[in-house]
Amino acid sequence: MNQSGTHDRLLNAAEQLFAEHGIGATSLRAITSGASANLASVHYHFGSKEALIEAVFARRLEPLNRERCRLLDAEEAATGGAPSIESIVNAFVAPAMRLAYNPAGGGEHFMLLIGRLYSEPGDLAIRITEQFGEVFQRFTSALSRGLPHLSRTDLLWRFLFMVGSFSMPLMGRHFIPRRTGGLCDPSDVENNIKRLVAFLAAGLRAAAPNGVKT
Amino acid sequence: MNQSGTHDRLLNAAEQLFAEHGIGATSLRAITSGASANLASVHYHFGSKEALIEAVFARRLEPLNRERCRLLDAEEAATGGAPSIESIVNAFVAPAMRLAYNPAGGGEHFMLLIGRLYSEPGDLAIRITEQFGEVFQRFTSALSRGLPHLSRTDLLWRFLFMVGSFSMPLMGRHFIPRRTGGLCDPSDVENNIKRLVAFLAAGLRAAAPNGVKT
DNA sequence: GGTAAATTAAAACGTTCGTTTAAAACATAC
DNA sequence: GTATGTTTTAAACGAACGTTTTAATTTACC
Repeated sequence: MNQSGTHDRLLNAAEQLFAEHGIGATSLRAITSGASANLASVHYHFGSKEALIEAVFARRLEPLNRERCRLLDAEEAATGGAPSIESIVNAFVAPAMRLAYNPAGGGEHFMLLIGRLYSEPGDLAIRITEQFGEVFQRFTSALSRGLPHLSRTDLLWRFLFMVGSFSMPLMGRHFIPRRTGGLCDPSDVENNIKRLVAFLAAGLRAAAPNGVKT
Repeated sequence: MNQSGTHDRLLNAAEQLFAEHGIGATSLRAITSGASANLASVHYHFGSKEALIEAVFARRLEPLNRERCRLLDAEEAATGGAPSIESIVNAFVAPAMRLAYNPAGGGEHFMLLIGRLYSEPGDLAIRITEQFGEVFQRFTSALSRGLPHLSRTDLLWRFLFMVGSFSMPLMGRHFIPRRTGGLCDPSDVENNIKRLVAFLAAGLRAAAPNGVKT
């Protein structure tokens, strides 16, 4: 269940507070207070604050990456193994964008949190991002099949550029509308997916950069 | 000068430690220890930890954004006010990339820090990013002159995608080589600038996305 | 209904944090 | 060389933190 049980209430409160105030700046007292639970309940259910943090990420990342692979599978099956660049980009981008702005999926706070991941001390980021290993592998392979004019290095860089590019619609929920005078609406999910796919597909397809030896 | 005087040693130590361990996770004791200074020196020279943080950012951001505007000025002067998309992108991207990997400029730790900015509690991020106001204005204007087929909303989104896209080469110094089996080298600055410019210029120039009303 | 396990509750522990205070050391000008 | 203003030092403050312990309470099962 999602809203009964101290275990899940702790995850929900932690996710929200981590997103709002940062992981390090969120105390267990704030979490347990937000979850209407006792201070010691975190250690009873998770063992430590660190383990709670990992649980918060795992709860969202596993379904997200599964959905990405499912969409890629479907596209590959439908096209005999050669999906369009647009389809590949869409399979990578759309699940994250939809999770970020679908309250039912519970990810409205989570995506703000992803960006904070790299800012945390210790090896947390490294441990978490290892969950992306399969996704990284699958999508770079699919892209390289569709972009044979790129060296492996150029392709990997473009994949990294892609990953970075939609950190903005995911993380900028609060400052983007303000900075753009309300013209850009991060919650306009389906349109923003189309914008991203058009932008990224063109960038990925561009000729290899001149004068760059790989 | 840059390596004498407690004031600057504190800035240097803080910049490095913030980048390595995160802002919130870095104590004043670690900073003063790293700067071979007394604990109270932070409050003597800056007044508070918060003021020290702002000083760390201001020291690098002001020259960086000045250099961006200078390059854009030069391009506009050389082309009678209509620089190529590539030139505009280069003026935006290159100063940051060079700062990030030029030890002489002192920014080798700083760029790792930029990404952490958004992860900090309070309104620090908002106050700092307001320093980008002029840059934002100047570059979106220049781009819109070169991309008349885009609505203002589409153009702003693509600018935001661009900003996000090179967070990777800037922030991923540690995990990118590992994740790419050493193929991608973030310190290969000039080549990576070319890669980014080729990728971004193509993405910016792409046809407006289908079926998106603005 | 009573028993055993699972969960919640309250209180305290030791540590570390940012900040403050007041004295010592240093520099500079007359 | 003494006086004045600046910088550094050492020590302590209260507050907040993650964690642990022990007891009370609830839940599930026979």
